[in-house]
Amino acid sequence: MHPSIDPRHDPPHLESFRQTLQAYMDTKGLRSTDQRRLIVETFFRAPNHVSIEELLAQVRAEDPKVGYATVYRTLKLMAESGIAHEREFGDGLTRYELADGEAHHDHLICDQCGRITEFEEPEIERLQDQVAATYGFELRTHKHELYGVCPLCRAGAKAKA
Amino acid sequence: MHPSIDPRHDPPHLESFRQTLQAYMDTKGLRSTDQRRLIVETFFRAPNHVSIEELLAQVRAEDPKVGYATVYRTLKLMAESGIAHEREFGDGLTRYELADGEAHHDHLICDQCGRITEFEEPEIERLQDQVAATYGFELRTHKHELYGVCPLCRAGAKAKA
DNA sequence: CTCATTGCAAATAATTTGCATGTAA
DNA sequence: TTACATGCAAATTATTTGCAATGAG
Repeated sequence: MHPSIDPRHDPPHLESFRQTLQAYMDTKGLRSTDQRRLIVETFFRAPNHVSIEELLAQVRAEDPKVGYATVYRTLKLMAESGIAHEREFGDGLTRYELADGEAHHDHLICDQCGRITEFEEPEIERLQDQVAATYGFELRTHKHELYGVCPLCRAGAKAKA
Repeated sequence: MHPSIDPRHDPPHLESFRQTLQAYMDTKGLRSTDQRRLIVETFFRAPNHVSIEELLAQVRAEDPKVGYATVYRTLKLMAESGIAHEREFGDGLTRYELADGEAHHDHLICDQCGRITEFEEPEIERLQDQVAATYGFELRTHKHELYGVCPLCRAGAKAKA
């Protein structure tokens, strides 16, 4: 792994995420429940880019009675509060990832195993701004995904050949 | 409009698209029907990035008996043959656009009116290749979408303010 | 004639919502 | 005590598919 290009930053400050979420819930008059706490903490521990089903499975390991809709609604809540982002890669599932603060990253997705890798390329971001400006667009968000075959799958394919 | 950045190329050579599609159908033993011809020609005349529903409406102006599934299947067929591409922007609808030959473009999408504008930026493509190489990915396709507010909607908003 | 195609309706798949019951504050 | 939250089941939405009837080659 090339260290200067690895997009991972400082480990996420979970405490500040908890606070942000709590603050959001306070202003909206929302309540802290066992289920919400369990779902949020499980999300914090889960691999990034979990789907609703995947997270539900992990949550049920702890409390089998939790329903799909509760996980669904709690993830939406985390997204609204800003501590998580909804992502949709090619497979028709909505996935969630922990917010990244200021830093923005995009994704490489393996067509074969589905592995998702994050990357950052400030120069691309700059060119995007330039393109938007050229067309008179006020740029709000963007989605940049690179699809292909990851190193592991390439190695696997080579082994078979 | 800045002419050197306008992504539009020569007008599409419909005849060559017709031939490519026909060749594909020949090799697969598929048949040419009234519906398919009507759908294909209507697609050629439709604005780019039509949804299935939109195209169906236009097709039914000519022949009201055509079914949704036939349009659906014909668009898939065009995509398989390589003369059209499936696209999925944020609104949950699959849209189709006429293939572009060698040239590749990406999209600016207006959050407000849904207008889709195409752009090309070779330097971004180059950087993408570089990112993929850095991570050892074999790059196959990509999706790059810029979301924001188009010039027309910005003007409208300003007028109201 | 034969097998692909069509249109309708039913099946999918992932979310999203309504509602009776439960529960935080 | 009063809304909000939960879990279940039903509704939605956009496809995708099965099938009997039709039609191209």
